[in-house]
Amino acid sequence: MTSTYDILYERLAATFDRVQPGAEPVLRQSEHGDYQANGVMALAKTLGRAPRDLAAEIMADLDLAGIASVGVAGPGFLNITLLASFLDQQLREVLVDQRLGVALPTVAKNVVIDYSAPNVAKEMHVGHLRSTVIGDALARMYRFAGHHVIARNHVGDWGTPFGMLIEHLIDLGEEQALASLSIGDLDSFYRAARKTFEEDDNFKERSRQRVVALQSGDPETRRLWQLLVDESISYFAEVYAKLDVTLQPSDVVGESYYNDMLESVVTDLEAHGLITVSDGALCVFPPGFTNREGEPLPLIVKKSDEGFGYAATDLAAVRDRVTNLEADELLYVVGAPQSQHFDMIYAVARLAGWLPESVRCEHVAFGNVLGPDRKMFKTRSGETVKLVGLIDEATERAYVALEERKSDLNDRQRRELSVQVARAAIKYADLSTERQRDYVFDLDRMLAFEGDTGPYLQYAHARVRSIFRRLGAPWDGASASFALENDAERSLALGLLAFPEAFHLALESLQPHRLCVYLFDLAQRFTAFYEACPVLSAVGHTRDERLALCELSARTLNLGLSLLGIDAPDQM
RNA sequence: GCCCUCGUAGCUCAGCGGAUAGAGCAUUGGCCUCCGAAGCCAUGUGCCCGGGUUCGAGUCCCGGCGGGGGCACCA
Repeated sequence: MTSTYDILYERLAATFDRVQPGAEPVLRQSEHGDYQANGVMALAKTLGRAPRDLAAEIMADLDLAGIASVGVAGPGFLNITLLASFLDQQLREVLVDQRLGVALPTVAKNVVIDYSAPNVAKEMHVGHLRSTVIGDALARMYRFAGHHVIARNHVGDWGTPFGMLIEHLIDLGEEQALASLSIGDLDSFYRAARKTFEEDDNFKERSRQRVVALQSGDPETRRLWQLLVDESISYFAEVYAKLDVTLQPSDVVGESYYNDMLESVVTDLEAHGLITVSDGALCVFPPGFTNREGEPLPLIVKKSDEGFGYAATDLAAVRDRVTNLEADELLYVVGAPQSQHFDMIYAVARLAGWLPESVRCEHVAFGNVLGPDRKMFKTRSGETVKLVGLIDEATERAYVALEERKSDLNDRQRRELSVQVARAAIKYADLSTERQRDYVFDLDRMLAFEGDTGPYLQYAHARVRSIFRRLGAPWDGASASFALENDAERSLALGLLAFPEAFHLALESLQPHRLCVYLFDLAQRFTAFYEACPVLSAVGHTRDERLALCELSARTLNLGLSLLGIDAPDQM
């Protein structure tokens, strides 16, 4: 089906286009009508005409027969009010549309989304939360939109720390080491290795040699390295399962994957004449970047010690993703502090011809998770906060909160539900504000069942579902029609029909919080409707109509939440 | 010093160049013999400052101020 917004937009665009090719109608939802088109004033300006005259001309040409009525207001706003018959028709179509009005794209794009990126042999901590949650929401949204998502979990699986980690593994003995890693105690493993490294010169020297052996491909060293990697990946999988994140072990394409491409990255850059040797390092100086002293800032591709830096790996990844994966879009869900680094990577990749203008490439930056003191979230002792601990605490609190409510649920159901509620709380809190902003991690607020929270939206959904439980028999809404005589019904209907545009807005701007804003607004429209319009006690076609509105509300909330990676349980 | 980012109600946040800037918490006051009160209704307060662009600026540009971050071999 074609969404309400798209139908209006097409009609308006056709008329605007006749007046001035390419003119933008600027169609928005409105308080003054159902929608308003603001493009007339701007167009009048460029044409040097009186806005109201132009508005009249556009209205005369505009074909909205059977769709809406239009009026001119103020300096030249076109206020659009949808006809009851049109709303009825649209709602009937959505009712039988699994996609709730969201059209599939004419061409499916290959979208590479780089997110999560924990480090091997290190605990996942709050620092990984945002990348993981935002990246996964975007992945779900792109998939639903009909694109082909290639998730890339760029784990830190290479570099000098692996010398000491492997030596520590040897010292502990493989079995002992793997046992400690498999229970998820990655941090103490890492810390112990680090401690020995700092205190024991002999160990330090062994570690150095081990790094050399690893880099030169020594089979035994590689085997031990692989053990660490595999253990870590299966641990990450547990965390992802806890968080209900769609990342799979097969999405792990760590830094080491690009090792064999690094030399050719350098030769490729050299061939383009981009490499400059500076202080013994091979650098590219993309225009427009300067350091503290105002001198050109290098992207160091190969260090003076002959080692490759992460810039080389990131460049190799760009080239690989565009050339081999045939990516149409590259998204990097990485914290805001790295923005200069990525700007430089993209600039160099464009200079080298690896990144055509046709490929959209964006650093999906996000702000920090802050503690109650408004500084980077740390434990009281100043350590990083483990992700599993955070989830467990949220789950426990959700359980307590659920216990306090009176409900028909038994203890086992409450246990399962508390997991879903905890995830909703954490994810929604992260997704519901503009990405770039920092936010304070506050479990009390996130877990609140009232206000703009994940649990509240779950509740709103569960409340709709309960209506159908009370109904007893299965409900067949196929014959429903929509008169929308009550204001609350009409407002809810407009909200439901606006799902496609809200979804696209969130997707195109890479801002999941816009979907959150929509869902919360929809939930409020629903509760207003629910207060004003009895459903089960209604009769005849009114009852069917209201049940159909309930059905659509539940499905829209469910779908919207699922796109954010949040469960919508039927009962709470 | 340069660059990026954020600054909206007491607090936490929406606001895609358009009309009277909106929500949620919190405050105060109402609403359950009625589909889940985890709800609803009512209640007061605000765009950091100064310029500019524009018919129109919370939104775009410039300059301040304040918070956060980045600025050559760690990723």
